[in-house]
Amino acid sequence: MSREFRRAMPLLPISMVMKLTELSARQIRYYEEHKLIEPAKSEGNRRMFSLDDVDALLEIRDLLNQGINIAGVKKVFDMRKKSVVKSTNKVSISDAELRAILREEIQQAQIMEKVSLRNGDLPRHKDEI
DNA sequence: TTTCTAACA
DNA sequence: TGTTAGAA
Repeated sequence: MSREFRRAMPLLPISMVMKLTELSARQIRYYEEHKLIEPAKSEGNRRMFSLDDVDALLEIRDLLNQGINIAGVKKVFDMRKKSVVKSTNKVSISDAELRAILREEIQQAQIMEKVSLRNGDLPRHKDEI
């Protein structure tokens, strides 16, 4: 049985995922509603999460903590997909695609910039830097 | 007991 | 997002 197969195998109940990710059940279900994850369902309509789901949730949590919204997280995830495709098809990816990816990266960078300017958790005085 | 959905704060 | 009611 392959390694990725095991990582994709639905094994954990939501209570475990809550502890592992420190996210509330409400949040976990909410992210599912927004298609950020798609846990399997088992007996009694109960959600069963795979290690891949946990990884995704951890990343979602971190991105959210950085001030990025659900839409932003989606873009990051979709972007990653394109990157995978890009590295898979060694030879090419159209200029249009490349520019689309670049544009999204820039957009994300702008979001990050707004966040760092807004958050007070960054050095406020030059001499503190 | 644990989790689910839906809805309200 | 948190919380809660009512059902599985």
